[in-house]
Amino acid sequence: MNDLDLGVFIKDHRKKAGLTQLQLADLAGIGKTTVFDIEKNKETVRFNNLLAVLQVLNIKIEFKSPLTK
Amino acid sequence: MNDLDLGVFIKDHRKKAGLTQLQLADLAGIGKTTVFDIEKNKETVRFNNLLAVLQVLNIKIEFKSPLTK
DNA sequence: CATTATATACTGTTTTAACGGTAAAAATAC
DNA sequence: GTATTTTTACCGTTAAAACAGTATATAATG
Repeated sequence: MNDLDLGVFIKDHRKKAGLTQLQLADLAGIGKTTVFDIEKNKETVRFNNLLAVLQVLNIKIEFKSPLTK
Repeated sequence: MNDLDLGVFIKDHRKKAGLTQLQLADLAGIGKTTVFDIEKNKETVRFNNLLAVLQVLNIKIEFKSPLTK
């Protein structure tokens, strides 16, 4: 993927939004454990749950290939 | 997310790589059903499985927020 | 056309992520 | 310092993704 630490990235944005893990979980409609897992870079989480968290935090996801670049 | 149709995007890249769904599945180390699901935009797939497919197809994933922009 | 390859669809089983509950550790507030 | 909040960690249960197998539909090839 990237060299970006997605878990830390998300945690930072959650903090800046003034949210606790539980609040973020509720807003995203998922469990607190899943938020915790995501911030710990557990990659076996479901994609839709990750997307829900990103949406709450206003983080966009982009896909780039050498072709489209 | 985006207006990008990720399933079609992945399918296109698979075709350009000259791979069948089964070949892509084997290369990514996942089942053919999951590749099929991903190309059908089933968002409940596991993030790691999606990443495995993207890696085989040389597609990078990026996360952007209004802050980091 | 027929034949082959590929994609799509469905099914039953197995694996495991998701979840809430709880508890302990760490951070923050008083 | 203590009290409170938040985070981290573990656990048992439940729901569902992953998977291989199979079957059918579609596409490509001779």
